[in-house]
Amino acid sequence: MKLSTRTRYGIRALLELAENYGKKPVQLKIIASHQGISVKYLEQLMAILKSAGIVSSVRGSKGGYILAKSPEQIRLSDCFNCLEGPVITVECVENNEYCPRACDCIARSVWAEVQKAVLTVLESKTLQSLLDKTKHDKTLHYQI
Amino acid sequence: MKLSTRTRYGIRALLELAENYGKKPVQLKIIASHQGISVKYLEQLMAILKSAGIVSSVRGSKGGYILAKSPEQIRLSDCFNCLEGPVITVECVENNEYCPRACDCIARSVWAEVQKAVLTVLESKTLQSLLDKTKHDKTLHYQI
DNA sequence: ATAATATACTACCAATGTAATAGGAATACA
DNA sequence: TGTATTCCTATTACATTGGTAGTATATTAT
Repeated sequence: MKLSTRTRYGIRALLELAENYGKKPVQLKIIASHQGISVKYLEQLMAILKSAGIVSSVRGSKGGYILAKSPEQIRLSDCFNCLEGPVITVECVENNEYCPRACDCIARSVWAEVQKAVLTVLESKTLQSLLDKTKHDKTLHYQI
Repeated sequence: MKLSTRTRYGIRALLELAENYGKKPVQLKIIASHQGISVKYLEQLMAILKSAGIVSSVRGSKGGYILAKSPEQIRLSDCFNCLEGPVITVECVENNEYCPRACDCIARSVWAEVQKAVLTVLESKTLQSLLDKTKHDKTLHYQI
């Protein structure tokens, strides 16, 4: 259970867009240089985020990407969901194979509980709340 | 973030062994027939669990598998860890690429929080506590 | 108009992981 | 000795990941 680069790069790209929310579109070459990955690969990630309605794009010269909603409105769970896929799918429900001890249901209840724990964390955070945390941490750091 | 069959089958096999703890070894053909998967594939899962010290085996005729410890001593986090692998690894720490806004650290703190939430659920459960839950649920069901 | 810039779209590729299947060797019991 | 069972090692098919590459299309600047 390990995060794909899609999710890690994607979230970090979104944080950069969040920092520039309300300003001019941010170009992928900027983000790509900050993160040390290729523009081409970022394009694919942004295509995913765009079709999910999280970002929108401006084509042509001076174009780039912007958040489609304000950073307060974008929950991490939404980003995670479209980049990494749905949080843990338990398919053991579908197949009605014989299980004499109902161990299926018990195991399934555990996975459901894990899934909920993950979603609770991700749903409690927005891009804005992460930015605020950054600022707060920086302030703390300067004080020390 | 979806569970592999390794983990799902493995946990269910372990629950069967837990039910038979203190009795005779359980043969893979029994478990395999209950779960509708091949003995050969189960062998591989059990090899993983054996090298992790969770089960032990009895070779030859009338042999089979037993838990290496009592069901109270086997936490789900241990089983998950060796079947599915470590819960979420965040590698963004290793590469010290330039990140002007420290977004790495913020993103990383989220993944760390998610990881802890998952581990908290899995560490709180043992094979025995799952069995107890089964029994309790069955009782409830019979009462209704 | 034309050149430059940027996203959009499509295809392709190598490496890895998943979910098995298969064959035979070793061991224990009867 | 024969049978049952785990043990060990390959092999396979398939999907996913993490990219690279080329071209088309839209927008701005000159």
